Amino acid sequence: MRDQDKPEIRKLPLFRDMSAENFETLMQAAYAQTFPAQLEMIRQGEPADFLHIMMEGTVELFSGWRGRETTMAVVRPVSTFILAACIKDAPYLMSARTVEKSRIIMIPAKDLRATFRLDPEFAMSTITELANCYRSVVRHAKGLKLRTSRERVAAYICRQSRLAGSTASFILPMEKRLLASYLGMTPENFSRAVKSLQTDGVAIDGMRIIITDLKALEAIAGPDSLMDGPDANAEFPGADFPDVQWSDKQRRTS
Amino acid sequence: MRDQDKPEIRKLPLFRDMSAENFETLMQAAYAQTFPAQLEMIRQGEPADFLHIMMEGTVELFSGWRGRETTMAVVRPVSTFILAACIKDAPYLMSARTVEKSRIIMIPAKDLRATFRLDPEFAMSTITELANCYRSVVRHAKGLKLRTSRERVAAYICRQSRLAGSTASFILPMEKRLLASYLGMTPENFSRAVKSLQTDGVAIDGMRIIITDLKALEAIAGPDSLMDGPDANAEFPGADFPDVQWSDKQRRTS
DNA sequence: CGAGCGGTTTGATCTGCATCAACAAGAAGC
DNA sequence: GCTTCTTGTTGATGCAGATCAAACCGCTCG
Repeated sequence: MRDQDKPEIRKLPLFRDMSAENFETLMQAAYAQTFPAQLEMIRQGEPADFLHIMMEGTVELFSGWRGRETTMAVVRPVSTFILAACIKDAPYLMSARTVEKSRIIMIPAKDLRATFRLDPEFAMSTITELANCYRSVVRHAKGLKLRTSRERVAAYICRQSRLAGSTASFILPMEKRLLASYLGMTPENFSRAVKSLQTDGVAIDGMRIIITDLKALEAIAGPDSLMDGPDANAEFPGADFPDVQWSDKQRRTS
Repeated sequence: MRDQDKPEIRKLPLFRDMSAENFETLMQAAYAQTFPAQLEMIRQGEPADFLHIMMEGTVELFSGWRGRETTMAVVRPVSTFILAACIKDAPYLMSARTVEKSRIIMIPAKDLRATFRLDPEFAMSTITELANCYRSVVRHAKGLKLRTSRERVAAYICRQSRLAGSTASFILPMEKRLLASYLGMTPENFSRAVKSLQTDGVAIDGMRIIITDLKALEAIAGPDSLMDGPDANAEFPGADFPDVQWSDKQRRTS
């Protein structure tokens, strides 16, 4: 584990507030590992022994069942993953594989669990982190149940543009097939969805998305802070979408 | 708030381990409320001011967007809901309405947040609770992405039968239209799915489900501890499903 | 440089599920 | 009691999105 890693990790909300001493102890137990691309480093169902911290590279979290599989998330530096499984000392619900060569720091789950018993600040950070994770999955599930695939693509483009600083143009952060699977559709359908959005303010050139008419796109996407985040909070005041109220006759969906 | 409520609440994993003193303080701040049926008590997007504890009745958690809506969960006594929003001091991601007349105890989110700063045991319980919630939604999302609606119905029946003590027959715990929406399909489609399962070991009589051939049903449902729970843990050893390995050619799904 | 290969796109077709409509069966209200 | 409303079921039809197939990239690698 490199010296410059520590300050990076220390900046994460999860580790920011704990005591310097406990942080050091945790880092003592940790070690770094570099994985080549396309390596399945975590297999769902196995016991969760380590909290993983992405330092460099890209990792896909996915799940399989009966020969089908779907990507649940794509993780980028610097962030942690599979916190919940470590806490519960339970089997991983998702598998993980590297998309590209990745450097990852692993903290033994045992030390993790010992530490938030010792350090109340770390316990607090863990609570906040888990609440964020939970809300993030709820949003994802809402999107799957309430939006059509075209709407999900439109909403994704709105969201990414916003994350990139509300720019009209940005580069897709991952392969389209991963994105398609994450959004709950086939690559073919994703491709068609993007193409069909060209009449609604989206242009595409390879991996670059250009929003030509934000109003038109938002009319499709119906961006909603309760599905597309981010959470309104003290840290990012005003970084929120409007919570539109709809009064038309409600009907149950999908 | 009734006297006999306290011991009931105290039994919940979330409140079980905190100090008696802090528990009392928290209960001082709480108050009970009774809602009639079909009352929308929480509207998504509003600030989360109270942790809710179901004492009697049934509550549906649902989400709406653009006039569509879908049920995310159905809550029964004795349990808590919308913990994450309270912690984050963020808007509710879901609405809640009573399905029947319900008695609910409400704890101010402010007191809640103050308490797990005071009580390390309560912080630990909160961590565990949130990890459970998170894993539960991940399971739900996996089911939506990996299974067809017929498979979801089959898996639901397996799961309920297991929860009822692995009995061959049980009563559906909620209206079929709620169940359908929770499982991500229309009532019509749910009805047809159940009917189509009659050739695979399921009989239905009104609200009663009878499993006539468990093996056949499981062949459809493919029950999997990573989707259908419960978590393997020290409390319920061996209460787990087999984690079947599939080696056929994997393909990306929906 | 050309061959091979995985990712992407496009087209044709199929199908699972939603939608629409009609009706039956309870449950609630007058 | 009868009416009215809600839920559940069944049938007919339509459509979103999956599947299958082929062509077209933009790679890497010999």
